Amino acid sequence: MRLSKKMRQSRLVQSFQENPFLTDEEVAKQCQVSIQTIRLDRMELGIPEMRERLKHMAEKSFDEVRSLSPEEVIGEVVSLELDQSGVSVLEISEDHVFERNQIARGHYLFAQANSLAVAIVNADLVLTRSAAIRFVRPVKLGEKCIAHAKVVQKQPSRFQVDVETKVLDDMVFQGVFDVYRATN
Amino acid sequence: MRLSKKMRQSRLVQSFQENPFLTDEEVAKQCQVSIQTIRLDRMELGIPEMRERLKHMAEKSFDEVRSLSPEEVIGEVVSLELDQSGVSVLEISEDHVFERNQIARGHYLFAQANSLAVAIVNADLVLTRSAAIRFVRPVKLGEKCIAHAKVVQKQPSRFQVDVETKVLDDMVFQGVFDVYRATN
DNA sequence: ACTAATTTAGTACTTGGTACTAGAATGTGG
DNA sequence: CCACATTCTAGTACCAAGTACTAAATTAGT
Repeated sequence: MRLSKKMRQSRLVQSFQENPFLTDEEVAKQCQVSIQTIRLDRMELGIPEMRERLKHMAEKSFDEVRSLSPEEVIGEVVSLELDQSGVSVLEISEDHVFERNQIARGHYLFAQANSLAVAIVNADLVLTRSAAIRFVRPVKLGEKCIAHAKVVQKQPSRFQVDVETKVLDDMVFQGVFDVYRATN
Repeated sequence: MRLSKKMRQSRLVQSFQENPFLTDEEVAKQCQVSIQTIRLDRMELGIPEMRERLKHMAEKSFDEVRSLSPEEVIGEVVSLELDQSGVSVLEISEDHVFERNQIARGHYLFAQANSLAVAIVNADLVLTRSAAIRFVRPVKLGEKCIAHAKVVQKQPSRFQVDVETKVLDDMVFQGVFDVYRATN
């Protein structure tokens, strides 16, 4: 036996958790068992098939986008008007701060802004070419960062996206992103 | 004719925009045309099939901020001469890339560089004030990014740190960080 | 009326599955 | 060691929602 059933199943749960895009075939290969075994496992564990998982996620994010009223949304949600503007909210948790002083590491604010700048552009493969950013003031544990992004220049495959992140009415981060639609 | 082609197509674009979960069959029924017509329309308009649409949405929401939690240290610092220079290595793993195309998300490269720029400065509390960065070329899954940082300007409480990240001899990222020693 | 554009029909094939049956391999208890 | 149970594998038929392609029918425009 390669791995006990229980072992495999708990590994499986985790795998799907951290990458819901996996097909049974891929997991089967990873676990060195047949595809049927994986399917039996999914049945037992009540894990739906990949397409259902994705559909579920899509639904979730879709609903969220629909019902976005900035003050009630907590977490990592984004509202998007493709090629125009978007909003994302990030609440600073333990994971985001320097232990020593409870101040958010800059790259989390950057990540929020960068993700948003990329998400806003309506194309398959969008990458950041360059950015100029400013951390206006430190952000502390527990603060809720609301990033507003706006496309300010649109060329066939290049976009300039400005992002401003605020905590309440306090500007904390400012960035100008030059993103492009890549051909891959 | 029920509706002109153009009419139908623009209606179609809107339909899919406001409900990406629609199948061709459903839309065909709505428009009173055959399923093939809808498919031709999708081809012409470059609208992907339903499953792809959902996958795409799932990816966007998934990519969002999950990215932000796991690692305490981004990249491994392999050498450090305080207030002078440092090197850190980051190997791009599954966790760092867009599922779709295996290209690293920009904010990981940024995080590596930012962490290094902050680590290099010999003080208790160091924060980034601003940065100008350039993603020179996309980085793919499995590539090992080596970031070299150098302090190029030193004032009592302000430092300018230049970071260059390479894969082998290939420059992939460049950044100028303005960091400061905070009093807190 | 004739040609071009548009629409429909139909076939073969693909992905990532479900549902089900049956046999093989491996354990485990007596 | 045998018997039975658990676990795993294999294989078939089928489905949804497509792609890719060919060909015919319909409609529009002039």
